[in-house]
Amino acid sequence: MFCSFYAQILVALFDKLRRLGYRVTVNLGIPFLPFCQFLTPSGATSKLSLIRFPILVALEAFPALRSRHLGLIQFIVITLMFSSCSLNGSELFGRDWPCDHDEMSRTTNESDDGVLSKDQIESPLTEEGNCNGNANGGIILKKGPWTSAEDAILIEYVKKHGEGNWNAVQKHSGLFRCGKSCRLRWANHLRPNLKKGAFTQEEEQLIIELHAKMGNKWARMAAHLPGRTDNEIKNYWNTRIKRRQRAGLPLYPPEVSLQALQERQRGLNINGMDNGDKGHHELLQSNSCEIPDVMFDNLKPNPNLLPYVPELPDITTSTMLMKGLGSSQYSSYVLPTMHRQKRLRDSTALLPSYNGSVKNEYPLFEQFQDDPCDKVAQSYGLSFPFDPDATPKSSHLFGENQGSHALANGTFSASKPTPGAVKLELPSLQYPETDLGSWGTSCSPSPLLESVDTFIQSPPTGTMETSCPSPRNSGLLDALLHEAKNLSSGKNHSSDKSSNSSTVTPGDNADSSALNICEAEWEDYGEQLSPLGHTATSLFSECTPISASGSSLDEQPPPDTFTGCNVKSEPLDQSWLADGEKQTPTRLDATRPDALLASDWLEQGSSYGKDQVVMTDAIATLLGDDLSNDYKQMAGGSTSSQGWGLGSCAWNNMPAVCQMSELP
DNA sequence: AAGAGCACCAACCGCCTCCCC
DNA sequence: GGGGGAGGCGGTTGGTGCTCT
Repeated sequence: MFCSFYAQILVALFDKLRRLGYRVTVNLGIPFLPFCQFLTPSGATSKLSLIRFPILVALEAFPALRSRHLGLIQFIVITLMFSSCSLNGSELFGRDWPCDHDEMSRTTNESDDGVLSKDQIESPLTEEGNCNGNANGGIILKKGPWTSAEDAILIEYVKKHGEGNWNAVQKHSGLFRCGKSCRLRWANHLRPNLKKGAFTQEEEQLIIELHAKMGNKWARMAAHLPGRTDNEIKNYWNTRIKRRQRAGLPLYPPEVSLQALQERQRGLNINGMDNGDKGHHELLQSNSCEIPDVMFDNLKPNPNLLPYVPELPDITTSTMLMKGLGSSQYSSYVLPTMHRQKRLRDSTALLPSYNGSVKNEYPLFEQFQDDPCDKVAQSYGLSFPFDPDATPKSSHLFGENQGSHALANGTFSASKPTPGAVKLELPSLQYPETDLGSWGTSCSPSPLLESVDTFIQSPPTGTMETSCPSPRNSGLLDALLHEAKNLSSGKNHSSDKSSNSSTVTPGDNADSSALNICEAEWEDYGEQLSPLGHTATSLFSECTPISASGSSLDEQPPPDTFTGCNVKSEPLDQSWLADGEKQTPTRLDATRPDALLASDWLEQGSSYGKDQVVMTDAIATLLGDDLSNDYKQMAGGSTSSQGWGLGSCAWNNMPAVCQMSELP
């Protein structure tokens, strides 16, 4: 599939080059190698033939191949822009050049980095342009993780222009990101008043209460949590849901449930408007959000889980559901928790998606399937007549799954919550608060962005581990274990008794952790952030190919150069190497694309024979299954008869990859 | 040691609302 | 009034690292 895509790109590119007088020799056996075969019109030494262009293209084609995201044209263009080639993009691509060259040069000089050269090359590029399509006249916008250099650009832009008008960021800053992506990045990670780190116990308690009142109104909840983002809260909640459901616990502590019910009742008494800013829609949310806490056993009140149900005799499960209370919010208690594996498994069917995943994973919430089912059904034009007796309906809708199916899948036992599966929360790896004000006043040396990134992705844990074993375990979630145990024991001993709710220890006010200490430490780290303090080295280090796993370089360990190149060392997948090559640190890593292009390998034809097998296997691996066989055949059969093998004279002309470090 | 499963997080996508013309 | 752009929001997905078996 991607071969044809490559072919189209190559044909277009080569056509351009030919028109410019370049001689291009194509070897379709290796899609990215043809770029290394350019000869200038003069036959030798135009600036284009000074290698950077082809070598970079070839080099960066590897990760592109691996990722199967082929923004090849663009990173060719960008590579040209940043490689001091006299042949600029306009010569190749005319007015369709994605960005003004002068402006790009200015951006490059200002930030002294290879933001675009690397970012665009390294990461997958969209084929469609911006977030929702190509709305920028053919400009291919980048997706994927943000780099620190991009962050710096965005911060600079916001400093100058303020928030808003996000679509202009790309136009004025050279950042190839859509406005939405910029806004999201700023809102969730870059704005100065963000509070990073684990939620405090108070915050967790507040989230629970807010969710009981608002439902999945993350943004509104975030408004009550200064420094927290809706995304953060949403992720937290979804995690919490999974954890509690896994533990067989209600979503809310009983007192929160009671409070929400009481508030809702008050709201109902006030013309259905409980708060000034809450209208009809809000009221529905308020209703719906309490439902998950109302846990029934076969649609009967479970006194263990819902001690307050008798207070709402008028709100039965069926009526609540059939009245469409919280059509969206309601279902979202279940939907977000549908696990990915289940999603995939069930994605092919309409209703079965609920039958399988929800039923199996969240048996305690099966009474709520009516609503999601309705939602889905409605969305597909289905409807169900009102049935005051929800049980038959539920059985009808899900009956084939409620019993045998769920058990048959063997993934969950509805009758047996698994408190043993409760796990304490892991430390959050969120990076510390970014404070614009602190950047300029930091007393500590500004770390390289690279190191900042490393820290961001993998913050130092030594201190954290000693003083804060579980930063996010702030008592609320600690109590899960106790709740689960209590609940489990309570069910074991008196599952059918109308026992009091005290057996379900709320626990949300239980013992706290050293979270606050941890937060202070995080903030200390935050003082070191200096997004504008990047250096050419740090930024260039981002201009290296990604690992075979496709992970961001930001997440790589500290730079470990080899042979003087600004190339980070990456975990070596020794499966790519022949046995004899393993555990030989002095050798180049043949699995790395840059190593494949390294001078010692490419300039010395004599070494080719010995390493041919290794090289061939490595490239075949890089090419993937689609091409590996073809490539192996080609490589194996062409070395002696053709000049396009890895040891060909064309490759001999290639410079060392290390020349990348000479990029401006 | 290796792989599967899982948790967590960042980011994307699609839909919606608001606002301007 | 309505069309379109910008931004907001909620749901979803992909990647990575950890844990368990």
